[in-house]
Amino acid sequence: MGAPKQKWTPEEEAALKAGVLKHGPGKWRTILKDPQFSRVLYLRSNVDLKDKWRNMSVMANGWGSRERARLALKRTRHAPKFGESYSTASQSDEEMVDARSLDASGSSSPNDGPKRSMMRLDNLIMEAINNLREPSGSNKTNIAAYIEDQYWAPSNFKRILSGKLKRMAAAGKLIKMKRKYRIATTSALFERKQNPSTQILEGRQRISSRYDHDDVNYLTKSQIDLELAKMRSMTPQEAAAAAAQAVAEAEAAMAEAEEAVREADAAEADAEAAQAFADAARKTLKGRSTPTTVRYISHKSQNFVVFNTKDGLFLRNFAECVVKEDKSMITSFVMYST
DNA sequence: CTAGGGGTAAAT
DNA sequence: ATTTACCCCTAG
Repeated sequence: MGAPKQKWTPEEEAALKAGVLKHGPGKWRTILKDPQFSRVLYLRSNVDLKDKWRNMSVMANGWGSRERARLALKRTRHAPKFGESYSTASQSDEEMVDARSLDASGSSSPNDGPKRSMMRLDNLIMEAINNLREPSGSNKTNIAAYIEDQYWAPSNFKRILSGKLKRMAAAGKLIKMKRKYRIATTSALFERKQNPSTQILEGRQRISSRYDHDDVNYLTKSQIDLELAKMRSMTPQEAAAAAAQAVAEAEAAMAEAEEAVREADAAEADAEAAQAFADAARKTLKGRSTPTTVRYISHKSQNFVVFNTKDGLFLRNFAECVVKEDKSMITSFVMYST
């Protein structure tokens, strides 16, 4: 029965994401008619968009409504024990919220989950802000409400959330303005598959959680040296071009819809963003003896800053004004546009 | 038109 | 054999 099955391309997914970011979920027809997206999505129907969004949401947040229903029907298998947490064959990634919270018996000892749950919280916060879709950002109460509604709420959740929000804002992952948080458009890349055996290096080698858009990507020492050598031998234009290329590839690969964000309301957010960035950058660059180069590049109307430090390459998406505000730490300033 | 239920080819 | 992810159907 004739459905050839046409898989969604990353471009289409990105367009859909951007469309939802722009018009909100549920406005499938609107998104489809938007000339900005219709060029990519002209093969798809509004229903296709809706279905695809459902699928992507399921992936993003663990269970969509559909999975919930299925799960309810499925849980006759292998006699679930009393208060057992079903760890479905879910791949070990984050997504899954630590189970066994509302255990009727145990209670009283809220032993904090180790690092793992903190990493997950990052993603949950991002998801919350994303799905709440409040144009000017979401405040802590709403974020907490979302997470509590979708998942479970540990007793000390509010406190943890507060700390985490603060940290993420300081790191530039979130932009805080007037008690509201927005997702910063920052990308850190140059990812590389790293050989586990090469990880045994100095003592202070930190491996960041994963490739999940974290601010910093730690590379092994040899890889850093290699990249630095490469950067040094390049002309500034070449280096910037290489960085821009990396940005483009990563963007496509991750299908991140980051373009739409800034169109919303730039001015005030940028000022806030500048502050967060400056703080983070100052912290990052403090006390480095090795020469640090910072390059500013522009790629497809988006602006990026590349830090080249002994700890690796930092790539951050940022508004032009930021760099102008804080020139002090820039040793090499290159404008490049593609 | 959208949300959600459901079917099923393709992937694992 | 089970899971995933497109596609279709239809009530509201």
